[in-house]
Amino acid sequence: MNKMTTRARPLRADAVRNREKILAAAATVFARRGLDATLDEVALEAGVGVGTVYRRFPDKDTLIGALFENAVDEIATIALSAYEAENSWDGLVWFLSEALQRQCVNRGLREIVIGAPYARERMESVKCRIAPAITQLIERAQRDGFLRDDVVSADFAILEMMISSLGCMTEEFSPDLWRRYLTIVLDGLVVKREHPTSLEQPLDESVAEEALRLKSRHVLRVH
Amino acid sequence: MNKMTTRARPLRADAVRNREKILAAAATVFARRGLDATLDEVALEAGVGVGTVYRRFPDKDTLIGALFENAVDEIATIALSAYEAENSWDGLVWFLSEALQRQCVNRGLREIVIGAPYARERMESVKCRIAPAITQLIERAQRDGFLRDDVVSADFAILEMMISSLGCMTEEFSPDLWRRYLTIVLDGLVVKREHPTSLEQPLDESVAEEALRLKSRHVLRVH
DNA sequence: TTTCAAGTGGAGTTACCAACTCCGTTTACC
DNA sequence: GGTAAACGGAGTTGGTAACTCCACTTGAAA
Repeated sequence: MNKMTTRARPLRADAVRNREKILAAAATVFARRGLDATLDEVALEAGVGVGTVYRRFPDKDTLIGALFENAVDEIATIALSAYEAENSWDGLVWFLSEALQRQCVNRGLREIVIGAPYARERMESVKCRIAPAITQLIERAQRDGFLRDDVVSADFAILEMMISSLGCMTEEFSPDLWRRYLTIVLDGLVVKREHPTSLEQPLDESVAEEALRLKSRHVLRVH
Repeated sequence: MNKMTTRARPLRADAVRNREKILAAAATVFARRGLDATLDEVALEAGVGVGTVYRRFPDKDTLIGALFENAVDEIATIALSAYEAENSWDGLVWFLSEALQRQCVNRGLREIVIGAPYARERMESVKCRIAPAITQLIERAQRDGFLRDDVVSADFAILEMMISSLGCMTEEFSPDLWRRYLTIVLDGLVVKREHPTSLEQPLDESVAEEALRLKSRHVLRVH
């Protein structure tokens, strides 16, 4: 049972090329502008007409689903691999860094992860693999005496959302600034410590200025 | 030179009453729904027609300006009072709690503070008083050896934005949940500690569930 | 009590935006 | 060279929000 079963004839060569161009363009556009970007923008970026986009993907949901299933799955895989680390705290930190890295670089992915109203059902199953993996990471780090005992997995979902929202805001002028706040939060999550963990990512004058100016352009919208 | 100078006749009695109703309604609506709420909503809440709202306040900006100038000024006052505290760490924590409390309960205020595109110029002068006051709070807490040395005032603006955005999201079902994350962040900001500070605000099963569901309705929008 | 400027309500106007369709034209491939 | 598939992009549909207009109502001055 192959693709031929569902499609009498294969796509024409130019159609295949355009399909690739559309997917690539959509990846770029949704990463940069989030899931609110229009398919007109995707078409423009791909160098094709909107009609062509809608011929290949019946609606926005389908395109978004096709685009992000892998990326979400990758995060699940990272959560599972993190459990392999011999040090449970390092594993937890590694997972957070890797997951946040991907979300901060890609606004569309971030919105899918926090549950934006696109391709919901399609993502549901993939996301179901993530939650238990994180719970295990957390509980092991608590048993080992690294992570404070009074936090649960929902706390991590919330902290991740907070940090990734910041990451997406500051991505254009200081793409790693979010790491600074991840470090501070981690210093708040550890059971005890003698010194602050050094903040690798600096916040120099010009970046600070831009951060204060640019955050004003970002507003929370409720659907 | 009194009000009569600028207005030939005083407002009619019913007009004065309506003006008050409009201001009260606007306070309610903008607090609950943020500055994106329409003046139609304000009129509905006030029990008057939209025309009446526009007769009193020529545009949305003017109404928002009239409404939030005091609230922002109050935050500046809190920052100044916090410097009076004998313990510099307690003063800093008190300022953050009080400022965040007001912003989490009032989405409109939060958006004004982070610089939403309404009544910008009018707020500029008031907000200018806040930044230096915070800088002083921070530097004193650092001199006293409480606050880690590697953070600056822009960090606090960013952390405040992160926490208040969460507060506004969860306000309807767990109005103090944000305090949980403020505590964690503060535990990350202190120079050193032996134990985690206890999280006063619990995150029970049902709240956790709702937090994960509801956050999906909130999306970051760039203007 | 009359008079009328001030005030009112809310349907309507204007302007915008995004998802998606339609159809005359072009193109790959048999 | 014939033709079904593919294409482009103007146009349609449906929605939203800021703000206006005007026939009607009302407070208060004379």
